[in-house]
Order: sequence, then structure tokens, then C-alpha cells
Amino acid sequence: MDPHLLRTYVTVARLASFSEAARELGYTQSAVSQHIAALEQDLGATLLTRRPVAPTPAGERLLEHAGPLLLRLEAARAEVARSAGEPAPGLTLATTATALRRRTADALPATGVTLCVLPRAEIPAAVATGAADLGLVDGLAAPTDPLRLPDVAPLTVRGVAEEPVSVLLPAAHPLARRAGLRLGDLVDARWLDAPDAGVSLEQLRAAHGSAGAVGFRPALRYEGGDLRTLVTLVGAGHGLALLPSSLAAESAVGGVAGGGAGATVAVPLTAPRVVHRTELLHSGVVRGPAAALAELMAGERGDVTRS
Amino acid sequence: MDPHLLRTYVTVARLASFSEAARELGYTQSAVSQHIAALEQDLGATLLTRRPVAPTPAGERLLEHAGPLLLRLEAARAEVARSAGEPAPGLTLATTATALRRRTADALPATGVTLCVLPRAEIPAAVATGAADLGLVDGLAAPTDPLRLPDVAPLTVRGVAEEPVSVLLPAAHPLARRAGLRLGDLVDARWLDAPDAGVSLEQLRAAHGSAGAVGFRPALRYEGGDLRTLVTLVGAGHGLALLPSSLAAESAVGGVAGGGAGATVAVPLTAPRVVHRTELLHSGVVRGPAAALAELMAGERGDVTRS
DNA sequence: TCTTCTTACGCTCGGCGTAAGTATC
DNA sequence: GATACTTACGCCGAGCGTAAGAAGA
Repeated sequence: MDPHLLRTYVTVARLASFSEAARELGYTQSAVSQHIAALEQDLGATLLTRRPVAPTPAGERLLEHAGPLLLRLEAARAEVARSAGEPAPGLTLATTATALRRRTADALPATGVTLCVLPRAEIPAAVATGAADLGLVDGLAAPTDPLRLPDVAPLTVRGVAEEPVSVLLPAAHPLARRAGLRLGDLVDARWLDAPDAGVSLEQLRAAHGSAGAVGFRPALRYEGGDLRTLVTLVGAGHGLALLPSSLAAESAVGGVAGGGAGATVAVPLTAPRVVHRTELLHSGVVRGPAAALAELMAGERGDVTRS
Repeated sequence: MDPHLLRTYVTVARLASFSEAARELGYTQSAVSQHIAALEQDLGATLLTRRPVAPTPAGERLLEHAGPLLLRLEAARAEVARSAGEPAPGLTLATTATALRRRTADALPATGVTLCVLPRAEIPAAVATGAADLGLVDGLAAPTDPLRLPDVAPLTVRGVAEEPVSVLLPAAHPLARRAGLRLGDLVDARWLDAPDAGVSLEQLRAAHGSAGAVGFRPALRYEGGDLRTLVTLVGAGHGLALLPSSLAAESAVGGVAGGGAGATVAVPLTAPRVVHRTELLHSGVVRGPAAALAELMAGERGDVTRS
């Protein structure tokens, strides 16, 4: 189970071709063939069907492990490098589109910061592998709970903000005048599922337990990270969206002529008691400007936990 | 970062000796020296101080990663083997001392089962590496939440039981006549911390959030897995213990002469709303008798989640 | 001086590339 | 017959052991 063989295997599986994988990895086709053969012999199982090249059931199992394994290997390497070498000059912050807000943005130093907006799921990996020094992730959670993050490596997690969640609706929606909404009021509604721009429905499900997730299906899935687009889609009646309240309030004023067609309204979500939580991630070893920034952002809310 | 080098490194670190590690691994001392040198060169950092042999800060970081990494490597190998080879004849069930109860015990087939009681933290690893086909873990959690388990590999988790938690007190304790107890009533009490026999205080802390864990310190730590001993210790006044209610009720009847010195009483814990939860673990691939047993144990409570 | 890690050196085997072979479309 | 994976084979280098060297206790 040499990592090299593993890497070759995942590449072959991804590209569904020995020769393509060889090209990508800088080997000859022959070497790739030998890698796969060695791996199959070592594990005592056929991992791939040839012609067409596709993982066998056993190969599927291996694929589930191989990715995290290689990621963690890289994370280990990065962590050692960080704790041994001198800190790199710059500072990279990986964040989701909705996690970086005034409070945290104000803490950023004037120069030398690289900001990097990534999908929610990739932030822990970026921090673990050293691609970013710090990470900001947001998501839904039960009031006191930490976020459920994929744990690629032991990362330090600190809550930096917690706020209520609102539903963004078209101004013309029958429920738009309500002071608060329960999820139960909205079971029949059409939803926008926008995992990277707002709060995905899946997160709501996860935070609240399976109970709350009875029967709502997303009407439209938006994979971009741009909030403006999401608001426009809501205004156009394509569905409702879930947003942290402060963001929802800011965004809701829109509309073609300030209240005309396309206008949206934010109504607090009261029923499943969930909050929008923002957490700061960093690896165990943080030095130099990153450490200072982490302290600044965490402020007094430093409920440090070690995942 | 060859796994062999990693394995050598953790062995050297554990034994604090190159020569000892060589003996244990079946290498010559020279080879071990070369392994460490190769690893240090690859990572560009000194991992160990020599004379005495001890990990450097960078080496400490690596150690944190190396264990899980090697474990997961083995888990991957086991999973592939399971999904490819024919199922082994026997069936091994790994369980904590308090997780196996009537309902689950009744489901066990008459023959061919190996039962294996392990500390709570080792069960997921045993299941992931294939040392056990199924695992039973118990612990405290908020009412609907799953248990927080160390995730060594993707395991399938199914809740099999949930019940209230009780405090076991000496019959002579001033609070022993109460119908229910809040944790706040007991902040000044002396506690037994018995992670493998009952419910550890740390679990209570984790399940309820940091809030509940104000100021109670364990008076005595019991590392064994035997419930009888724990009850005896409580009866002797060494401290209170936390147990799932049904177990606490069974155990509480004791006492030297049924109510005399050493008798204990179980009082339900009402205040932090936590439950004692038992979960069944298995890897993605379960076949043969293990699959049947898993279905039996899970019954209708099969709230399958994938960690 | 003894123990323990490091370095030197030679041998063997693993792993890669070239090239021929084979199977499938 | 063309494409794509496998096998044969030779070469080079990685990695192990033996043995000599260096550095603490």
C-alpha cells in the first residue's frame, strides 16, 4: 500500500484509463499497469475491470479510503514543515462566501493577505494541507453545538460568531409579512439549494436531525457562490433560500425598483432551533501573523475544541 | 512518507530507542537509523533528538498524524479484503462493558460468536481494521444526537437503544431519597471517573457542552471494566457514578446485607438533558452472519447515518 | 570502555522504461 | 487492424545487512 500506488490507482479510476493516468502522472503506461498489478496483488483482489476501466466493488471501497488517506498524508507533511521551517511571509485565508463578514474582515491586516473563497467542504482540507493558514467556515448547528466538519486532520476549531437564520422570500409571497416562520409552515414551498452561496438544505437536515427534513425538495440548485445571484433567483420566484439573518436583512432590500417586482423579504426562522455559526479553523501550529490574526478574529469567544 | 518509514518512526518514538525498535520490527539497527534519516530528509526537519531519543516539536506533530494514518491504511486493506474475499466463518463482536444488554444479547446466535470487550475508544478502530465484524459502543449524547466517535474510517452507525441516565449514590447519601437529581445539585460531590465501566465525566462534558462541566473533579479514577467493582466503590463512599438507568437500577439493590452498609441507590438525572445511547457500528461491507445480526440488533431503530 | 547511533560499502531486489505480446473493439 | 492493457527484459537505484566509525555516559 505504497502511497505512490494509491495515487496511481485513484488517478486511473478518475480518468478511467491507464494511458491517460500515465500521461498525467509522468509515468509510462507500462509503469501504471505495474502499479495497479502490484496493488491488486498486495491486496489480493481485483480493483479495476479493464476495457472498460472501472472500479470493481472492492475498488470502490478502496477509493473511499484512498482520497482521505492521501489528503491526510499531505496534511502530515505540511504540519511538520510548518512546525520546523520558518513561517512563510504571506498569509492565506480560506473562507466560504458567506463566512467572511465585517467583524472578521476588519481584523485583516492591511497588506500581505491572500483571500481564497472555496466551497465549504474544501476548507478543512485546505487548512490541513497548508494551502491556507486559516479557514473560515460557516453553517447551521444546534445552538451550542460545533459545526459538523469533515475531519481530515486534527484541526483547532474556534467559534467566532453565531446568529439566527432567516428565510429569504419574494416580497409577494403569502408568508412574507409574518414576523417569524416555522419550518413546518414551509413544507410545501419550493426551495433553492445553494450550498456555496447560502445555507444548504442538507445542512439544515444535519443540524436539526432527520426529523425536520420531512418532505421538502429543492426546486433549483445553484452551485455558484454569489449571493447577489441567489437573491435575484429568490426575487424571481424560483424558490426560497436560507441565510444568516444579518446577511438576509442586508440582501432583502433589493428589487427592481426598490419594492417592485423581484423584491425580497427576510423573515426569521423560529421553529427548528438552529443558529448560523461561523468557525475559525487552523492547524495546531500557527505562527507569525496568522497566529495574531487568529487571536483577533476569535476575540473572547475562544471556545477551543480539538476535533 | 513511505508507511514503512512511518511505522519505524512511531516505533522508535514509542520505545525511545533505535535498537529496541529494530529488534521489535525485525530490522537491523542500521536499517532503522536509515529509515529515520530518510524520513527526516524527506520532510526536511529533524524529528528526533538522539541521546536521549525523543521527538522534537516537529516529530510530535508527525506522531499525531502517524497513528491515525497507519490505522486507516490498515482499515482500507481490511475493507478491500472483506469486499473481495469470502466472508470468514466466525463472527466477532467488539463491545464496551456496558453496551451489551439483554436486547442485543438475545439477538446473538447460539454458536460461532466471539465476544470481545474493549475500551470505548478502541471499538471503532477494531471494526475499521476488521478485528471485529460489528461493534457496540455506548455513551452520553443530547437526546437526538449521535455519539461523538473518533472517526478512523467511514463506518455505518445505527442507534440501537436510548435510555435515561441515573446517578448511583450510597444509600446513606443525603440526596439518595430524591426522585430526580439535577447535575447542579451535585457540583460539590465527589465523583468516580470510570470511563470503561460506566459513563465517564468527560462524556457528560462533551455531550452537554462545556457549560455543564463547571467544577466537578473526579475523586477516584477506576480504569477497569467491571461494573460490580464500580458499584462497590460507590457503596464504600468513594464517590458517585453515572450509569444508564436500567443498569443503575439493577445494580443498586446491592449492599452487604441488602440495604445495610455499602448499599447504593440510583436516582435519575434530570437536569442536563442527556441520554445514554447505544450504537451499532459496522464497516460498509458486512456479509453473512454479521449482516443478519446487525439487522436483528438494529431492529426498527435503523437510523442509518454515515460518519 | 561500553553502549548506541551514524556512516561506508557491497549486494540484492524492486521498480521504471523500452519493446514485444495479446486481447478487445 | 487499431487501440489499449500486459508481459518480458535489462538497467539503475533504493534499501538492507555487515562492519567500521564517532559520540555520549
